[in-house]
Amino acid sequence: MKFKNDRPIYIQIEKFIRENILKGKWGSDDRVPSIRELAVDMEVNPNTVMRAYSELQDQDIIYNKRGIGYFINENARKKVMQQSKKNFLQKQLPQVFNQMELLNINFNELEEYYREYETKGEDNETIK
Amino acid sequence: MKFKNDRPIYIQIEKFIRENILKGKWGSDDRVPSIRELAVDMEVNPNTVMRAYSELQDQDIIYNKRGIGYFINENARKKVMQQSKKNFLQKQLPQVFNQMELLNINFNELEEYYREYETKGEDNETIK
Amino acid sequence: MKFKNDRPIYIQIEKFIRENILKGKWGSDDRVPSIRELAVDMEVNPNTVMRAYSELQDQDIIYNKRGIGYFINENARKKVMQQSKKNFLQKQLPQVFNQMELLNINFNELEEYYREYETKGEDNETIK
Amino acid sequence: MKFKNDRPIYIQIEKFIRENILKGKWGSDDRVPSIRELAVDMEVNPNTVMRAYSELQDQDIIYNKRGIGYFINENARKKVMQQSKKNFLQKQLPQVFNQMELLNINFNELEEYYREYETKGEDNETIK
DNA sequence: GTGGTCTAGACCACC
DNA sequence: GTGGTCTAGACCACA
Repeated sequence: MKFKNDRPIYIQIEKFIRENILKGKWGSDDRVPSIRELAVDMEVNPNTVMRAYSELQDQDIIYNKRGIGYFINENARKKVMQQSKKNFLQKQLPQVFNQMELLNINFNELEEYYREYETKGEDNETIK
Repeated sequence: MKFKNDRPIYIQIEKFIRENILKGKWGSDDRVPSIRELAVDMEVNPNTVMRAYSELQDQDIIYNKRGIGYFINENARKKVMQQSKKNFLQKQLPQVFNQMELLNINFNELEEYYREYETKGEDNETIK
Repeated sequence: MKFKNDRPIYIQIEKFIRENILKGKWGSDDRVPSIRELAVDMEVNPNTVMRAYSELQDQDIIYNKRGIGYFINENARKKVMQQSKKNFLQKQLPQVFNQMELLNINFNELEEYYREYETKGEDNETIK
Repeated sequence: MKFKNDRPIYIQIEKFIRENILKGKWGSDDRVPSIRELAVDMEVNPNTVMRAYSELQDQDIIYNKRGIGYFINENARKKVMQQSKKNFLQKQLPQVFNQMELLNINFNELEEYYREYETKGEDNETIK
């Protein structure tokens, strides 16, 4: 896995897990990859994966069965959805709209960009 | 001034300067606050303001007259505008659109949020 | 059975056995549940129950008849009583008294809490 | 500093900080020792201190000023007091009373133990 | 000077 | 096999 340099790796791993939950790849009580496994897979140190998992556990997204592994919590999807949506509406969007004001971009232009993005993305969607 | 903890303070100061240029508060050859002044104002270490100014100077946004102060460069607004727009289109927007996919938010909803933001913001605009 | 996550499961199983001996539920030469039985009952791995039993056997609290099962040792109750009392007086109590100091709780308050606990517990006792 | 073997060192460091707050050694906005400093002092790895501080920060007991250090949060004492008291009343005490039942220890005996502890501790108190 | 992230690797407890 | 803790040490960003 390729990581970006602007944010800590463990945050990006967290995000990776969250996105897989959102996408429905892992459901309630499904087991997530073991720390070592994921560490090898992503070519990072187990400690780094561990840190990501710990944070997710603190937020009740995943839970641990001693000696067995980590599992998706019952309400994980709902919770992640709420968190993400809240962040999107209260942080991300206002910033974007504010930036639009500063850059004199109106909503019609935004729509153009959206349509452009939409068509570019189509290939991927059908593959999935 | 209150800074967020997730990004370096000097970056947030840079952003503050950039936004004031975009808003037209400071035009060509206008003097920006002195390092000391701004440091006191924002309750940060002068070194931190210094760093922000240095970066802006490196990008030809502001220039320095020794012993006098820092001033807005001639093409500053144009330059900031370009940089911001590029960042907006290539970084910010794609992330937002991507997040919309994950959260199952379509463009109509986005428009609703925009209208909401628009009306809420009106008060501020008249004050300015 | 629900286990707490802060201590090993096998320790909690040990404690469960010890408490039943103290309560008089199991007397000398009584048979304790088989490893399999208890494992199913508590939804844990048989190895884990095994470990608890081994420890108890090492301490001469229970003994094993091969192919038949585990049984309470003759002096088990006396022994458990001694161990528990020692632990209570030398570990648990000093910690509590120390904590009382930090929290500015005096002995009178402690008595109140005790009376409260006493009355609350009455219901259970009659049921048993 | 001497650590016990039954609990993780970082937990014991956390407890150390908490107790110093309770004792009034550090008040609001006081600076706590730097990570490196405390690490040397306690003869542990900086990472271990770091972990303790991170947890305390997550619980809003301490906060961080970038590049400067960690400081006691405004309501830290109140918060720590509440947490400790809650833990004492809801976890520690019930266990003790329960154990007293099992061991056939009545409240009068408890008082004896308390008086004993009280007199033993007097020396230390006058020294402090 | 401060904290933050990460690696490599060890050792342990638990299941 | 699993996770959890800890060390030693490096490197970086920040004030």
